[in-house]
Amino acid sequence: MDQTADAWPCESLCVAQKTVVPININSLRTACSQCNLRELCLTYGLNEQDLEKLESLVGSRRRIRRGTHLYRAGENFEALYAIRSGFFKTDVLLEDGRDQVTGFQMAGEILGMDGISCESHTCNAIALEDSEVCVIPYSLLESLSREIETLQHNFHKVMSREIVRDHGIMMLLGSMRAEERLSAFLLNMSQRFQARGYSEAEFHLRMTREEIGSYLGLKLETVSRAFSRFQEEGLIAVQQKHIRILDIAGLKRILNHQAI
Amino acid sequence: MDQTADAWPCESLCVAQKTVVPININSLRTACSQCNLRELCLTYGLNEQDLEKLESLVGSRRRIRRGTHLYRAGENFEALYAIRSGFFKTDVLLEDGRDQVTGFQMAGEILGMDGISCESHTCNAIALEDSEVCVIPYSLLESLSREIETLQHNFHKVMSREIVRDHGIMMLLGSMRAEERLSAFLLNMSQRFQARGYSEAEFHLRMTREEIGSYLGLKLETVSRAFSRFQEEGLIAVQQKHIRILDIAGLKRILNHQAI
DNA sequence: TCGGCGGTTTGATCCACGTCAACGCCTCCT
DNA sequence: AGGAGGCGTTGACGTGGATCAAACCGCCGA
Repeated sequence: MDQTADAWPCESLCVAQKTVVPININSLRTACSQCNLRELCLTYGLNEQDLEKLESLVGSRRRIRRGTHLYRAGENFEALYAIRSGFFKTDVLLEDGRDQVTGFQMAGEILGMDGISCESHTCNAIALEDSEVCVIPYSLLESLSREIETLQHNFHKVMSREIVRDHGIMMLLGSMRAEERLSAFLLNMSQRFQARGYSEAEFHLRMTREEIGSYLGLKLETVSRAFSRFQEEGLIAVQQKHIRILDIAGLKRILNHQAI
Repeated sequence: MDQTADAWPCESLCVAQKTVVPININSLRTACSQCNLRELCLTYGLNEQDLEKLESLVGSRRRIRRGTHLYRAGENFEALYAIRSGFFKTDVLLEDGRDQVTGFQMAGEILGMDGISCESHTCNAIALEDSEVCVIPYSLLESLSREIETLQHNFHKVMSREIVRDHGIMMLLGSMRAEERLSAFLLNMSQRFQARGYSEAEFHLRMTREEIGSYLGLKLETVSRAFSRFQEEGLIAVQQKHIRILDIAGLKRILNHQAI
């Protein structure tokens, strides 16, 4: 399981960083043992025999059309979901209508862990493009991870990584200025695309400016202005949702240098 | 395990709310089976026999003097810690010196789960008053939770609750104004003190204004002004770190009503 | 081809919170 | 007891990002 797959680009948040090993994502198959996302998923490091057991665990697939919910806040929690392909956002809503995007998830990442504590989901998961997930019934995961030590360990790591990720975002929301936040966001996206075998320098954002803003605690206009500013300074080239990073080091400088 | 023990006072974040049952905290003993924090801890719902096994798990105690570290970012991760008594903060640091308080923890809560993902801690845990923790060696917890289903389930819930809590704070940091944040903070503290058998209306804050500010993404002056404002409006009575809540409903109104 | 529409960009203005500074109160140490 | 230093409060002022508003762009369906 690649520790840096979803890490925030703030070195101090995860001291032991490993190099990112891109994986081939082209030919997706059915079984976990054949899945190219294995290295990013719960299956990392499992032997043949255990993988077979695990395949019984992953009951079914679900296709989620763009714009529709994988699950909603308040729904009964029954399963986790491993993303096979596609792109999701999760958000929480307040009664007064305000909402907050709590994350963007891509292939190989696990959705639904918020539901364990209350036995019902506490946030919404919405597909930002046509997607496919593996359904992992939670009670089966628990019983199987009592048998397979590696699976148990992986699962704990995935949950812990989510906690560390959230701390990174709290840091971002609590003490960074707008351009630092956007820089952190772009570097994080870049790193995650790279870990999946895509270009680290050129990618297509699936979310709107408003969704980015909600995630980063900014208004969409501020996000747009920051994009424009980065473009003026030659750090990136933006064309709507298409992003080309021209100067990764420059972005990192903005992030680290306090830029006062 | 009381689901609301550390919940944020935003109803929508945890739909299934139970009533808070205060527990008696006066006479602390040695073994888990005798521990009055049992209902808040990993031991919830365990039978006699399993409790005995668990007691072998909790190897030792550690006393942490006020102002000193329980663990530091970068240190090897080996154990979780259950707080027996006292009060902690956790924070993350950036190279440029900025830091962010990621949480305040009190009796019955579990510290150290951030360390699982990288096998080293990613934040600092510092005692805000003389405290005592139970050391739970992580490898033992894993092996024991392969034997004891309830323990496994509790542990997963504790981790998931941490994730849900973090989402609540992201919501707070991303889309609330200063007085809403402070109101949420006070209500959260009140609820947690109550769940531990203390007054929900009157308590002593262990942290400084600066630490509250860091947690809430505000400067200490803003925190101080918000306290004063609440006092003027008759919502609370503040005297340094001593807080008396006079109008809980009023605070909730500030939190929910968007107060624009 | 055209119009409509959601998303984006950009400008002008406003305001909540940050910053800087002065001062007073507790707490702790000697 | 007395002094020092950390912490908290309050005021004056500055500013980053929110808000309001207008125009623009690309896409889709008629």
